Amino acid sequence: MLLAELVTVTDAVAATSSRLAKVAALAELLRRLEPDEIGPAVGFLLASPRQGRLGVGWRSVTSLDVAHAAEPGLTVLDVDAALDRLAAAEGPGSASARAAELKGLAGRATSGEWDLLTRIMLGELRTGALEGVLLDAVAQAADRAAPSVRRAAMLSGDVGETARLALTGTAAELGAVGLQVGRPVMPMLASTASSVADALATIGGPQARGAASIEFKLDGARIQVHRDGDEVHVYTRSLADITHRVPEIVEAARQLPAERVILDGETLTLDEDGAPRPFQDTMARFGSESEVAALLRPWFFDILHLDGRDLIDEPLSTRLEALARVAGAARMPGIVTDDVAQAEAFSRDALAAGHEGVMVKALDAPYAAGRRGKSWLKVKPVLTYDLVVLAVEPGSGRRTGLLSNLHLGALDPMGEFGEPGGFVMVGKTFKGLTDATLRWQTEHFPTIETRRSAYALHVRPVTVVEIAIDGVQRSSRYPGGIALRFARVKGYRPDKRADEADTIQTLRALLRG
DNA sequence: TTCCGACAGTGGGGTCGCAAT
DNA sequence: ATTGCGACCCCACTATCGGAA
Repeated sequence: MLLAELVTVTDAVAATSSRLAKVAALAELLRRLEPDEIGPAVGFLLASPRQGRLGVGWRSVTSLDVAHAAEPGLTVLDVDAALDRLAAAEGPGSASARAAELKGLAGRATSGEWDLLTRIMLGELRTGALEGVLLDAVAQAADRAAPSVRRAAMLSGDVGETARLALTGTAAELGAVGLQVGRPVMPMLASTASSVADALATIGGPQARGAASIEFKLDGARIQVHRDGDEVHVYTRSLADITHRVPEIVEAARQLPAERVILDGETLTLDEDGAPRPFQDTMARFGSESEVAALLRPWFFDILHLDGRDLIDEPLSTRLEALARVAGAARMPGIVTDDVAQAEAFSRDALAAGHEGVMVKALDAPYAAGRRGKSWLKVKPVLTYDLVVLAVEPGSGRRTGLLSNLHLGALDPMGEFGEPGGFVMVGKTFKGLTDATLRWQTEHFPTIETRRSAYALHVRPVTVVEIAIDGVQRSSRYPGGIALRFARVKGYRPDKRADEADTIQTLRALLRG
C-alpha cells in the first residue's frame, strides 16, 4: 500500500469529529492492508512505530531542509524499512547517519507524506483517533466483537500484533490470546477522587454497603514483575523491559514463595530512616543503567497470575488473598473497610509516613488491563496558592489562536532573588482552563503586555491566579530553586492584588515537608 | 430525553544516556 | 568536560461523542 493512502485516510479522520466516522474510515483502510503491512501501518496510525525509539525528535526533523517529491511513490513497507535503519543507527557518527537517512526519506516523500511522517516519528498524529478508536476500527474491519479485540490487545500489550491476528486469523485464535508469564500486560489505571469519603461512596455504591480496599499510594514508578522459576522480567508502565537495570527487584522476586507469578506494584528508594525519598531521587536510580547506593524496593499491590492460575478476571478480594500468600513484606500496606473514619485514619497514616496518599479500590472488580475506570480511585491532598502571571504562551492544536500556557511567579518580598517585592518564576501550567477562561485570557493579557519574546507574551505582574499543586520539587531551571509539581488553574482572583500573592519562601518551605 | 463512561488532546516537571562540541 | 537531544518516568484537567439509563 502507498503511504499516500494513509495520508488521505488520516486527513479524513482528522477532518471529522464523529468517532463512528473515524472508525469507519480506519476500518476501510485496515481491510485493504496486506498481512505484512498491518503491523507497520498500525504503528503509523498510533504514531508509535513498531521499531520503538528512533532517535528522531523535533530538533532533527525541523532542522532538515529538503525538496520533496512531486508524486507519491513511498509504500508503507518502504517507510518501515527506513525506520528500521533509523532505529539501528548508534555509536559515533550515528547522528549524521540518521540525518542522512531522514533526508533521503524526506526527499522521496511528497510534502503531504512528509507531514504525516514527521507526526509519526514525533509520536503525535492528533487526528482524534488513538488506541481506543483504532481498536474499534480493527474490530469493525475484522468483523469481530470489539471487547475481544480490546482484551487481546491489553493482554498481549501489542496492538499491531492484535490487529494482524484479528484481520488474518480466526475468531477462536483471537479469543485464545491470554495472559502469558514473561509478556507484559497493559496496566490497570486509576481515576481521581477528591476525598477518601467521596471515593468510598463511589466504590461502595449509593448504599455504601460494600467495603473497599484502602492502600498506600507511593510516589515512585509502576512496575510489573514476571517470574517463571529463576527467569524474572521487570516492566515499566509503558511495558519497557528494565530487568537489567533493577537487579535488586529481580532478586526480591526470586525470593517470593511462588514459581510462576505476575505481580503489579510500585518501586521507590528509601532513606536511612526508612522514609521514602523524593520522586526525583527514585527516578535517578530507576532511570539509571548503573548500580548506585540507593536501592529500589518493590511493593506489590496486585497479582495477575499465580502458579498456573490466571487471576485477572477474579475479584480484587480473591487477588488480595493470593497476594497475601506470596508478597510477604513486599506487600503494599492496606486495609479492607467500609468505615469512612477508619479509611481516613489510614490515609493520615500514609501521609504521616511520607507517602502521596491512598488508593481506594472496589473489592468486586476484576483487573481491567489498560482501563482507567472507577474501580480504582486515587486520593491525594491538594495544595492551593495564589500566584502571579508573568507571561503567557500561545496555544497549539485546538488552542491555536488562544493564549494558553501561563508562566507563574511567587512573590519575593525581601528581594532574595531580585528586586524586593518582585516575582520569581516557579513553573508553568495550561491545565484546568475552560474554553471561557482561555477566551478571557486571550483578551486580557495583551492589554497588560510589556514585551514579546519568541515563545511568550510577557505581561505586567498584576494578575493573581489560584493554582492547585501536589507539591514542589528541586529545580535547576528556575531561579528560586524549586518548581511546582502538577500545577493547574483553579480560577482567577480579581479580588486579590499581586502583593498579596503567596511568597517564594512559603513554597520553598514545602520542599522539606 | 438526559446522563455519564471513555477517549483524545493539551501540555507541565525532572532524570538518564549518548553523541557532538 | 559540557551541552543539547531524545526517551521516558511522574502527571491533571476539559471537551466531546455516543451508548446507557
